[in-house]
Amino acid sequence: RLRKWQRKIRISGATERNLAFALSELDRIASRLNLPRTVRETASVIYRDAVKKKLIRGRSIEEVVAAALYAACRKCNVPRTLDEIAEVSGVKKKGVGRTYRFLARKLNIRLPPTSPIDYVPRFASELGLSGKVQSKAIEIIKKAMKKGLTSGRGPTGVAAAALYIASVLLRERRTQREIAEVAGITEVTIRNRYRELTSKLNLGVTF
Amino acid sequence: MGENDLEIEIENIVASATLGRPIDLSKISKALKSVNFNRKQFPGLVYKLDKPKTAALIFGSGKLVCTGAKSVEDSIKAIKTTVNKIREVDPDIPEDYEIKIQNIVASANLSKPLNLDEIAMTLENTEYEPEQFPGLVYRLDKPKVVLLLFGSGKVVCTGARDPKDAKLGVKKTKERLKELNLI
DNA sequence: GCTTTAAAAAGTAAACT
DNA sequence: AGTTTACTTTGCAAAGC
Repeated sequence: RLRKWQRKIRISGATERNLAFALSELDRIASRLNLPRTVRETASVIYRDAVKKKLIRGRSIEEVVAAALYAACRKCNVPRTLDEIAEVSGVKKKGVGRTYRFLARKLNIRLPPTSPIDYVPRFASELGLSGKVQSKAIEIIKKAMKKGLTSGRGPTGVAAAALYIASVLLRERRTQREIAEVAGITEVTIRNRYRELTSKLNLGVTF
Repeated sequence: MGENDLEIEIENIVASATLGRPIDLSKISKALKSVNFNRKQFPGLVYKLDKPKTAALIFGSGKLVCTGAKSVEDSIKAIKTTVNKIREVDPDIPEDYEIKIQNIVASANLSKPLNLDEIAMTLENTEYEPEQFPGLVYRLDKPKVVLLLFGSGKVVCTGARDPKDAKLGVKKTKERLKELNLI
C-alpha cells in the first residue's frame, strides 16, 4: 500500500534524522572534551546498539548520547567525570548517571569502576607535574587500594590526594586549591583523603 | 557456629491504610495543627505526629500513608492515632480498615570491612558506582529486597514487607559473601 | 517520570565560622 | 582548617500531572 510505504519512508527518515543529530551531538561533546577518535567511535557504536534495541524510548537523544560517551570514556580508560559530561552536554548529572546505568544493564556493558590511577596522567599534565610525581602517586594509590582505603570513595578525590602527597614528597608541590580545581572537587575533599592516606599508609611523612 | 549475631535494626517503616470513605482534606487541614497541605504541590495532606515520631499523608480518597516508624507496632499505632484524629473532625470513619506494611528499611553491621571493588566483580546482581554513591547495590531475589553494602561493613536492607525478610536478606547476603570469600 | 514522607549507610559539596 | 547542613542511593504507598 502506498500509504504504508509513505509511512515507512517517513519513519525511516525521522530515524535517520535522529541518528544524524545524535552523531553530530556526540561529536560536538567529544570535541569539547578533547576525546580521541577511538572513544568517539566506541560511543557511536554504543549509541547505535541502543537504537537497535529501542532503548531510546522515554529518553532524550541528548541523554543517551551523553551516557554513551561516558560509558565509552570508561571503556577506553580515558575517564571523564559525570560532571564534565553533564557540563558540556547540557544533560543533568543525575540523568547521565541514570541513563548510563540503564544502558549498561540493557547492553550488558559491565565496566569496573574507574580507577583513581586512570585520572593521574590527565591531572598531572594539567598541573605540569613530572612523571616521577605521577609514578609516586600511582604507588600511593596502589597501596591505598590494598588497604581498602578506596572503597566507596570518589576516584577523583583519591587521585587528587595521591598527587598532592606525591607533589609534596618530590618537592614539586602544588596547592590543594590548584589540584582541587583540575580534579573538579573541593579542597575539603582533598584534605579528608590525604589525611586518611597519610595516617593509614606508611608514607614516611607527616603533614 | 550459630552466629545469631545479626542484629538488624529497623530504621523506617512505610505503611498504608484504606479507610474506605472519602475525606474532606480542607476540613482537616483547618482543624489540625501540625498539618501541611498544598493541593497544587502534592495531593496528600501531610500530618506529623510526635508520639510515635512519624509523618502521615492523608488523601481525599480515604487512603493514607504512614512513614517514619521504627517498629511495626509503632507504625500501626501511628495510623490508629491519625485515624482517630480524622474521626474527631470527620465522624463516620469505619472501625475496621485495612493496614498494610509496604516497606521496611533496616540497617546491620557485618563487622568486617568490605572490598567493594572485589564484590562488584564477583557477586551477581550488583551495581557499584563510587563516583555517584559510596554504597554497592545488591539485589536479592529470594527475599525480594535490595541491600546497600558499604566499605565499613555496614549494610542497609530495604524493600522488605516483613521484618523477617529484612533479617533474612542480610543473613543471605552475609552467607553469599562468605561463600565467595568476600567476607 | 515527577511531586511528598521517613530513615540508614558514607562520601562529597557549599556555606560558615 | 574545621563544622554544619544538605544532597547522592535503595525501597514503597498515596492521586494526579
